[in-house]
Amino acid sequence: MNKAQLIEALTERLGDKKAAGAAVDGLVDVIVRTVNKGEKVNITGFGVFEKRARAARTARNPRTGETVKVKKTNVPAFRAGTMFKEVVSGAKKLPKVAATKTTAGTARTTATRGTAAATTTTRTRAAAAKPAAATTRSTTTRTRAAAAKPAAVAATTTAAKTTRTRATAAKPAAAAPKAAAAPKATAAKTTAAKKTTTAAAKTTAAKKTTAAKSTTPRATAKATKK
Amino acid sequence: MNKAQLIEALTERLGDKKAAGAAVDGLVDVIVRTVNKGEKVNITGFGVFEKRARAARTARNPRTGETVKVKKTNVPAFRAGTMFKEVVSGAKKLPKVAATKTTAGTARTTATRGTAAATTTTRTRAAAAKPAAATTRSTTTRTRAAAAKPAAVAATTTAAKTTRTRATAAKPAAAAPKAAAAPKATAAKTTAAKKTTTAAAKTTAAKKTTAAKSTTPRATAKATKK
DNA sequence: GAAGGGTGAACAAGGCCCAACTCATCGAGG
DNA sequence: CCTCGATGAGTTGGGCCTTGTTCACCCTTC
Repeated sequence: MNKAQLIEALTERLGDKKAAGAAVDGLVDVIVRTVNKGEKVNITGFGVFEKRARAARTARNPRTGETVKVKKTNVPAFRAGTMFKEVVSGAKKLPKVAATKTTAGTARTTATRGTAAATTTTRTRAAAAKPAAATTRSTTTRTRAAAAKPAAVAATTTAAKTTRTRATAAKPAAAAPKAAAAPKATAAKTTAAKKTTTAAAKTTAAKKTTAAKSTTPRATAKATKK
Repeated sequence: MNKAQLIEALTERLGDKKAAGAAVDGLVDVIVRTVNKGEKVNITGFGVFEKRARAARTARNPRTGETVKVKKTNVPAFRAGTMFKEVVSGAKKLPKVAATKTTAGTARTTATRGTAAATTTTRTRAAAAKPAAATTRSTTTRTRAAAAKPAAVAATTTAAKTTRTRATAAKPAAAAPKAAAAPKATAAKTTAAKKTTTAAAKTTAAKKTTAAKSTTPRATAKATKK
């Protein structure tokens, strides 16, 4: 489907061809501009456009075989949302027309993940506002963990500059994470630092309820493997 | 940026808020439907939405560590277009407003790759219409090559069913590709079968012009490596 | 209508995505 | 305004996908 065909298809919904063209161009322009600013564009049910930082690396010219240096750059990325993924995978069928108000069909969306949750009763809502200072995790590109350590080990996290460095890098260096995992394990690992200690109390309550139906009962089992 | 904010931003371009909302919803719906049908949505300068087949594999539950079987599924994917990538990488700045007619700015698009090409003079345009029969390459998901062989070896391409099987599977089986590469090499590899022999003449002309400024002067050098 | 730019394809190798699952927060729709 | 539902984060390991480069063709734009 070309852009022309897309506009044509959109014309059937809006009724105006010129408006459809302007809409497509305008929407693309807005998204490009917003992503370029580094801000994410979150369209519920569709997906998220974001700018992703890519670290410098050494690729190779497939024609000659010689290695070439690629300096760090930014690339646009898109992650599909839940509904989009469900539709494409065939798990969910999209409503018939959805022309004007998307009537019906939107109700039963809990087919996949939610199922029998119902844990909303005890939402204590403690530690509400985002700690701001605690979220040292650079917002660039999903640099996993390796940042919210118990402050003492924070100095050793030099590996954070490589873009999405997993916790594995810092794990062997410092013994702190494993020690913290001992008392409660599961969700208490590195996240305890961010959750402001209250995590322990909540996790216990949550685990009690979820244990009845959860499909992954033993979380701490393989944790001792190291 | 939320969907509401996106609609608001789009409203500034279209002038009508209700139309903006309908445009976003409609566009999303059209894209989702089209991708779901297996057809690609190609928006020039922005990117391509497509359905990508994912083969069955054995993943593992990150929490417990136990392996789980994942059966084949389809996922939506998006590849950013040239302009989008250039803008985000910082190579190109987007025009000031682009509100109504995208006046000015669109002219100088040759900043990145084209530079001093001007090779359009000798476009011989031989072997015009797509061979149709030759493009047996299943349209599912980038099943690279492994299909347009010289017909004789075509029977051996049973590996094509595994989704994106590279030509490497068929290469050791038949000696044909390497033999064809002898006279000119470079672009003559496996593509020679599709290009209908005229490729040799064209490549020489093109190489002469590009050699002056091309960053990869010696193309045939490592080709003899095998 | 004409011309030029963008996209697809091929190849290699390393990087990043993905899976199941839970909880908390925010967006969205009624 | 409120409640329901989606998104994000966090985890480990396997493997698909991305990146760079050149050429040809189609589509887009003037």
